[in-house]
Formats: sequence, structure tokens, C-alpha cells
Amino acid sequence: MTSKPEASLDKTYQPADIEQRWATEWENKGYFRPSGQGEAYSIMIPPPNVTGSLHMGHAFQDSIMDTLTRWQRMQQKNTLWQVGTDHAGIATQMVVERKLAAEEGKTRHDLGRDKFLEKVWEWKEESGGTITRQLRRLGASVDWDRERFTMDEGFYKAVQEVFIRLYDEGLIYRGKRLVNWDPKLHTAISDLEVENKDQQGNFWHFRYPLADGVTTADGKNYLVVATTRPETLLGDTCVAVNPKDERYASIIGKDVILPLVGRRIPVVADDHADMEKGSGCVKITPAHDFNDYQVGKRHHMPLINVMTLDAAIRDQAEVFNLDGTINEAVDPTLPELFRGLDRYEARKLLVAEMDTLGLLEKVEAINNTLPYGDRSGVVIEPLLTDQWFVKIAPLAEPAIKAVENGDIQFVPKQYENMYFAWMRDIQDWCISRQLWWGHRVPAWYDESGNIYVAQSEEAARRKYNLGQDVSLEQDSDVLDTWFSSGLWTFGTLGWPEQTDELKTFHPTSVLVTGFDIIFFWVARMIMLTLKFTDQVPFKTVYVTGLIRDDNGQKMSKSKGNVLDPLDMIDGIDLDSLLEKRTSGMMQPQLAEKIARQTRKAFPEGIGAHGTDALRFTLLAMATTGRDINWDMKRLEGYRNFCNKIWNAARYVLSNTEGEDCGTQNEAVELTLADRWIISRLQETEAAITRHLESYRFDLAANTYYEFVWNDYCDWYLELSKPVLWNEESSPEALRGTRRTLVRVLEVILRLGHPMMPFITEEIWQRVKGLAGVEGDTLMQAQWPVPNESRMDAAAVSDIEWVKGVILAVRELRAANNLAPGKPLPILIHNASTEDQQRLEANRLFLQKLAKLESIELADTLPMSAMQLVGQMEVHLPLAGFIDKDAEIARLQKEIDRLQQDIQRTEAKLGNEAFVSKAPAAVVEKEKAKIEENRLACNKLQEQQEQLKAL
RNA sequence: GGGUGGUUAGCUCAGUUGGGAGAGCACCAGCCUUACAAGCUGGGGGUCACAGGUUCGAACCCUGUACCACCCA
Repeated sequence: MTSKPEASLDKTYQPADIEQRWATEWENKGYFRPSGQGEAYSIMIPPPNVTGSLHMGHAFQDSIMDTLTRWQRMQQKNTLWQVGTDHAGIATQMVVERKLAAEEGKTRHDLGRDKFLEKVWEWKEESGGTITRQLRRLGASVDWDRERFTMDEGFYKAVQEVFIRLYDEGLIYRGKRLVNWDPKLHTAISDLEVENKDQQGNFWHFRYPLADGVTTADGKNYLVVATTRPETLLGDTCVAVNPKDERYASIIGKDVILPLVGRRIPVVADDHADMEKGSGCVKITPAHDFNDYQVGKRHHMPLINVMTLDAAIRDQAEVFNLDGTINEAVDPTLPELFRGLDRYEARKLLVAEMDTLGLLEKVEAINNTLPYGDRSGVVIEPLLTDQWFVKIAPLAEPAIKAVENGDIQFVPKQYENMYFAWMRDIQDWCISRQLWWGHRVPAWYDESGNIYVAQSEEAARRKYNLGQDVSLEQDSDVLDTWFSSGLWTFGTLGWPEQTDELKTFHPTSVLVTGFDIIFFWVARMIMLTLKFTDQVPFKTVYVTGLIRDDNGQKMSKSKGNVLDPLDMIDGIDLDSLLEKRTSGMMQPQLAEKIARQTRKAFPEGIGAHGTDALRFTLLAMATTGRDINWDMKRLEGYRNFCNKIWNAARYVLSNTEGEDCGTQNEAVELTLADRWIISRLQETEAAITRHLESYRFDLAANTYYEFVWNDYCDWYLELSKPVLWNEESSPEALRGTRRTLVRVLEVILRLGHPMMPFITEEIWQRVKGLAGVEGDTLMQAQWPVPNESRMDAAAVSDIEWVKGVILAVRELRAANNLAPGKPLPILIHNASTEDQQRLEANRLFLQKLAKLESIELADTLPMSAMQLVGQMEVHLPLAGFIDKDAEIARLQKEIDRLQQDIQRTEAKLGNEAFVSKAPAAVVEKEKAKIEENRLACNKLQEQQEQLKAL
């Protein structure tokens, strides 16, 4: 299918009519594929969750990536933007489990692993298209032929390969360690998936009786320990005091009797005990607290696990030594009272029991922080379990170096500190997850628990020389999603094969992502990629802020302030928006409040703005290193900008189609306006290129907006009219103006294309022929390169003068309440030779744009209103219709302004230190300014006197 | 408690080696001027958070304070 440009553009800009048409055509024609020629440029999309949908953050990042990609492609690079999705372990599994529960009332265990996974794949097939459809709507020029999914066969091979190599090198190990356990989802999660939240809590102060009649320095026969987690008392292995704490020096090494359990546990000296906090004694439960684990380790304490995977109290404790072997020295019996109780019920009961025993000294209200699972929302339990870990230290070192030595650069730079801070005290990474959906750990166990790591059972037998008589069972865990997405840049290019794509496009050029994901993903990609390819994954990391709502709030379903990028594009009526925001909520009780807010914020729903406007808005707001507060008004403003471009194009087309535009390089005469706009265009090309190179999309967008609206539309198009609509214009002048109109527009379209691909392509197709440009698509057109020889400083200052005169007249007109269309006679006084030359050269422009009846030089003047252009006076004769008082007042305002400025400058120049120490150029500038202002001020005063005398 | 970023017009934000405070939107006034009322023309509006310091000169550099946001403990 080919898009056939209409004969002329519709009167109003209708993005819906053009965008999808072009998206389809570009893709069908294969324009998104790498050209195979030129320097390579590549970006890997941060893979969104395959079953998710795009939010504003995606739209933001994708707009940036597409802008970079299109810009580089236009610079004729061999450009690859590779797309793909992530299987998103926990998130996806949860969605399918919920669906299963709702539709069939079953759990995944009812189905069994294989059947459940079938369901997940079905769901992936069903919903996986959402995100790619949305990407297409955004105009993303990704190479769809190379779309990847983290659970693809080929990618899984890379994941296995990495796991096996790391294991064989001793960098992956299995061990019993404390992990962040999610008691609801029944899986370990990483530190990063834990959200710490402040809350009101209690500090319970318990008495632990001293054994053997020992007493403290102040004569008590017990120690007081304070805890926020009473239920862990059951797993205590010692009590720690600070070695410097004189109060307890005498009892170090003595024992206390653990209440309710009756276990003798020692008092140890450890710096972890804070002398200032509570009594200075702290109970140590190595199997239920990360800090306590370290203390326990230092003092060779056993690990006593008292909780089940549901975070309930076990019937009998599990006791391990630090090396993970079973400890048989400690009695695992737990008080019957607590068995099977949930952790919070156990806490309540335990406190009550202690109280009854007279061992509860006091309860203190405190503020503390609790860890929550970011997916399940329940409090995380540090729990001893068998997990797979990656030894991080050997991987972290080169990863830190790569950023230190500049192989990888963060934009903005301050994020490098965040990266270093995190990398410096990074812990071993728990990569196993007790889920079904994901890359299954490629490890097998025999009956005695020996571990065999290989691609498959057969491979394991070969590798380890195991006969068929040995029965093997595969590890049931899967790998952390980030383990696989850590391989994203090279795993998707065919690694471990040394493919051409890998050689060409790796390392990738830039990664565009949010700061919230630096640790999750960026750091891990750097570590794993360096390890396996000896290359960095990307040379630059462009870090974006978050998109927030107009009040600076994070967008979230539960707040009901989420905006869907497609609703910005297509628009949505209020009812549909309400439905969208209030359905399928985790907390349905909020629905009413959300509905109310939504009605208030969007009483009319949301209008359609089009993809180009959305993209341009996001780019214009993309200042580095800060979050963006979304503003519908900005979106509207940039939609209007699209309309402006559209209409400018209509004007250009209507004046050039079927006319001689000088495409064959025929002789032309360029007017001052032509030379000026061409000169400004060179500056604009240079500035936009510079801004894109430094990732300042906001400045690029603003520069573009200003040039198009303020220079091209407001002035140049107006200045072209007197030439085009003048019967006396020479063929060369007409040709020159038409050629400039259309050529500058053509460059404007090329400059804007990376930011606003659709509207620019649509117009370009109609303009290219008139501009003498060839090509099937703007996507492949050449990125504009400024030409020094077309810079014309004289034209720029001449136009400034012309604009000055026109603005002076407009001001006089407005100040005296004269109708905009009324032709005015103007007298010019005190014109320099240059003024006079400029006046003669630009009579036509002045007359048309300022709506003048006449414009004449005059030595003697009638009473008039006057405005200065430099030292030249522009007079509007009174002729009976000028408001004398208003004019006197207007002059006074001008005089006041000048006098203030004069005073400031006088003070400066009167300062000896300034004159002697400031650079001569600065002093000269001030002197010139004061001179000019004084002259101007005098003239205005004279003028005012004359009026007053009337 | 430690760290990072922020505080500029009513709102959202620019301000790139320190040298005349800007844009968009909103507001006021006037205009359907043959590309555009999603527009045109003119206009009002800021002690650049606060207090010190460096400097001839500070929105910008330094120190401290307040408040906001985020990260870490």
C-alpha cells in the first residue's frame, strides 16, 4: 500500500488521519531495518513486561529512543533499534494466578507445573500484543523483524550458558542463607524488590534472667533486652552487649536463661550492641535478622529457624551450623503454645506470656522501618533457605572500572555517584526464585543431593560421567528475571555464537532508562556483559526522571491518577476514563474518590492530541536529572504547534504548487528576508544538532519551536507575502522567494522528523518535489548540516531593523487604539544614512507588514506620537485621532524605564573598581549603552514636552 | 542519621566558562487582517527560598539554614 498524498492538505490538522497510515507503510517497506551501511548505531529497548501495557514513562523513554534512532538513521548510520519484551517472572505469574482463581477457582498447584505454564504461555500469546501495538502507535521505528522475548529458545540458551560458566568458575554457588522471603508469594526476592516503609511500632523490653545466680553491676539478676520482634525470641542464640559498656563487663561470657524456651544462651561482647539504645543489651537471632546473622557468625552461634515458609511458628525449630549442616547440639523443641501460630498472633501471645511471667518490663512506642515485598505488599521475613547466589565482588570490580575510566558514561553525570555508592557495598546476588514462570535453573540433583550443572539432564550425565542408574531431578526453582535481562544487549544478538550482528551492533550506543532501575538492571548488565563479552553493554546511559501527575504525585492505579499515553493521542470521553480508572482495583473502596477527582480534573474527558504532539511534549519537558510533572496544557500547546506547522505548510503549498520554484537552479533574486531566514536556518540546524548530541531534548525542542513559530511563521511567511502578491515582482524574485519558502520548509521537516515523525513525513511527501529533493521517505533523508557560507550577519541586522520599525508602528497603533487594519501615514525623522538606505530597500515590507498608507522622511514634523528605533524617530502624525493624554503617559513610562537603566549604569561606571577591574569590553558596552539611553531619553522628553504644550 | 536533586512570573519549567531576568500556558485589552480563532496584535506580572561569604559585579561560585522530593541505613 502506498500513501497517496491528497492534492492539498486539509484545512485543519487531523493527526488520526495520517499517523497510522504512515506507521504501517514505514514498517511494510522495511525502513526500520538496519541499512547495512555506514557506522553502526544501536539501542536495545529496555524490555517491558510482555503482559503489561505502556505507561507514560515508557512513552517518554520510547520517544527519546526513537528520536535518537531516527536522527542517527538520517545521518546515514547503520541503525538498529531492537525491540523485545521481558517475561517478568513474579508479575506475570501473579496475573495468571489471579486470573485462574477468578475464572476457574483454582490455584496453580491444582493444575500442576506443566499445565500452569501452558496457561501462562496462552496468556502471553493473548496479551503480549498489547505492548507492541502501543509501540507502533507511538511511531517507534524498531526493527520488528528482530523482536525478542526473554523466554525465547535462543535467549534461554544464552541464559543457561551464562549460568553454567559462572557455576563452573565458582562464581555461582548454592547455599543456606538468609534471604528476603515473601511469605505470601512463597519466594525469595532480592534486596531491590523490598520497599522499606516507615511506621509506628513498639519496642518491647523483656527481662532475660541470668543463670547461675550471676547479677549485674547494679545488682539485678536479669538483663533487659529490647526488641521490635518478640516472636523471634524463640530463635535467640545469645545476648550481645557492647565491649566498651562497663555496666555489663562482668557478665560477658556468662549465660542467661531464654524465657519460655528455657535454653541457656551466652552473653557476648559485640560492637553491634548500641550502648545508647534501650538497655544496651540486644538479643541475637541469627536465623531471623540480617544484622544478627553477622553477629552470630562472629561468635560462632548456631542458626535456629523457628518459622515456616508461611511465616508461622514451626512445630520444632530447625537448627543449623553456619556452614549449613544440621546442628544436633541444640534442642529444637519449641513451646507448644506457639506452634502453628502466624507470626503476629505469636507475637501477641508471646508478649502476654512474658507479661504474665513478670518479664515484660515496658513497652515503648517508636518509629521504625519495615520491609515490604513490592509485589505482594506483605512484610518480608528474613528466612534461612537454600538459594542460588552469584558471587558479586569479582564481577563488580571491572564494572566499577568501566564507569570510572569513562568506557561507560552516565547522562546526567551525577548518577555515576549513585552507581558507585551501590556497587561499593554490593552483596552477593540471590538469583533463585521459587516460581514456576521463568528460566529454570539448569541444575540437577542425585539422591544424595549432589549438584550437577549443565544444559540438560543428558548433558549433565555426559559432563559428570553419570550412568543411567543415577536418578537425577532438576532444581525446581527459576532464575531471577534480572539475571536474564542482564544479558539483554548481547544475548539478543545471538551470543554465544559470534554472529555478524553481535560484531556489528555490540557494544550498543546508548541505554535509555529510568533512574529507579540503575541497580536492578543497569549495574547487572554491566557486570554480566563485561564478564562474557569483554565489552561494555553500552557506551552511554541516559537516565530519565519519572513522569508524575500535575501535582507531582507518582502515577499509580491506587491513586487513580494514571494517564494512558494512548488516551493523550486518541482522546477519551469521561465515562470511558472513569471506567478505566476505577475498574479492576485492588482497593475498590477508593473508586468513589478517584471518580470524583477524575471528574474534576477532566470534566470533558481528554481531547485527541496526536502522537507527534505527545512525543514533542515529552521531549520538550525532558530536562536532565529531574522528574517531570505532567501538564495537559503543555500537550495542548504543542498540539497547537503541530497545527501551526500544518497551516504554514498549507500556505507554502498554495503559493508554490504549480509555480516555478527554481528546482533546476534557475537564476533567482533573494530578498533580504530570504537571506535572513536562510541564515537563521543554519544557526538552527547547528543548535539542534548540538542539543541532540548532548541529550538536551528540551533545548532541541525549544530551539525548533522558536525557529518555526517565531522566525519562519511569524516573520518570514509574512515577509514573503509582499513579494508573492506584488504584480511588479520580477520572475527572479518570485522564484527566489518560492524556492526559499519551500526549501526552508523542507529542512524544517527534516529537522523535526526525529521528534515528530508523522506530521513531518506527511507534509514532506508533498513538499519534496517542489524543493527538488528526491527520496521515498523522510526517514531516510539526510540530516541537515549547516553551511557557514549561508550565514549572513548583515541580513540578520537589517531584518532586526525592519522588525524594529514594524513593532514601533504596531505599538503606536495599539497605544492609540487605532484599528489594526487602518492604513497609517508615517514620518521618519533623524534617520542616519544607514537608516535611510534600509528604509528605501525595505519600503515594501514596511508598508505591508505595518499596514502603512505612506512612509516619508521629514525634517519638520507636525504634532505626533513618536517611537524610537535606535536613534531614529518613527512619528505618527496626530491628525485628530490620537489620544494625547494616553500618548503622554506612554512616553512617561518609556522615559521612566530608560532613566532607571541610566541610573543603574551611571552607578556602575561611577564605581572606580568596576572601571579598573572589569574587562574593557564590558566597560565599553556599558558606556555605549548609557550614551544611547541618554539620547533616547532626551528625545522622548522633548516629544513629551511638545505634546504637553499643546 | 547519611547521601543526591530541587526551590526563578499565578502554573509547568529554561537560564551552558559570573557582566542587560526568559519561554509556554494562564491573565488583561483589541482583532474572524485571503496559512492558522488550535490564530493574530499589544500589555501587565518576578527581593531568582532565606542568611552570610568570595568578587568591581552573583539566579549562577563557597558556607550555613529552611522546606520539598527521592535513595540508603
